[in-house]
Amino acid sequence: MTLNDIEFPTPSEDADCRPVREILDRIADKWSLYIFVALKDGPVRFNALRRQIDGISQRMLTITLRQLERDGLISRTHFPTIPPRVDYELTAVGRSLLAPVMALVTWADSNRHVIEEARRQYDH
Amino acid sequence: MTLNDIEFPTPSEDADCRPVREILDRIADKWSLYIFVALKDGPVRFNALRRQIDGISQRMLTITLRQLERDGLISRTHFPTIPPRVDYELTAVGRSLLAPVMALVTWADSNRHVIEEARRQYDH
DNA sequence: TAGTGTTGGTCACAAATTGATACTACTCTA
DNA sequence: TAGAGTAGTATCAATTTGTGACCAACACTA
Repeated sequence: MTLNDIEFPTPSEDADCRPVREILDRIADKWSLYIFVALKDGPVRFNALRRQIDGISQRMLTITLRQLERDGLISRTHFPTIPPRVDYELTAVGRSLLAPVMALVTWADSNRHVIEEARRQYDH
Repeated sequence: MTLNDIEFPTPSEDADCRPVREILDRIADKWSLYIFVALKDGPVRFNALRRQIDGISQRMLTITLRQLERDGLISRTHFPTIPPRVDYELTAVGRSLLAPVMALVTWADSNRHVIEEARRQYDH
């Protein structure tokens, strides 16, 4: 059996894929993946996330966190202290997404040299 | 052991993550995922891809295909016929990415009802 | 006691990315 | 001979994202 013969589970092909697209578009946007990785070990505060995710703006962090909260993937806990404290944490559903997400991250990590070499060849 | 205790392989934490970010940004952009899914069963022609991936513009399809080709994830075969024919196909490296990608798609498919319900609750 | 820093945001505007439309040159079909 | 299909590119509009200012309420420092 070669690589070509591997069959992947096809998620109910007939089901209209609009909702699946909507979900994938949320996960596979510019920042969601990194928020997931940043939250994998437990709750993290807003500004800690901002420091951890290099290059994200406060605006996009707020927007992306709100969307993930709306999807029920993360939870937001507000402590009314001074200065305020807001913790973000993966929900049970969010944690179940962690396995595929980390698989992607791990793939990227183990294949970066191959990809860098391919780019050099292409640009040459 | 609760869900919180599950440990995910942490891809060499010390390695600088810029190259990994570059790769993830390519995979997790607006269209790459869908191109991967569209190519999972074998070579597909340019316009067939365009018809299969709902909403993609010719411009973005061209651009995204070129980037994936540059990364060595897909190959481009041009048949100098009239009318021209161009086949796109996953490379061996590209196929190795299919497993994590399909895991993500499958997750999205099996969790869409949960997410839709979460959205209703949030918007309420 | 005035200045600086921290918290988690929001707002308006600028910059970057993506989309829409038109165009190419050629062939096949009705 | 008009219309559609092939795989694109070029130009401009629309959408998305980034930038910097601002907020209030307090702690710490000089």
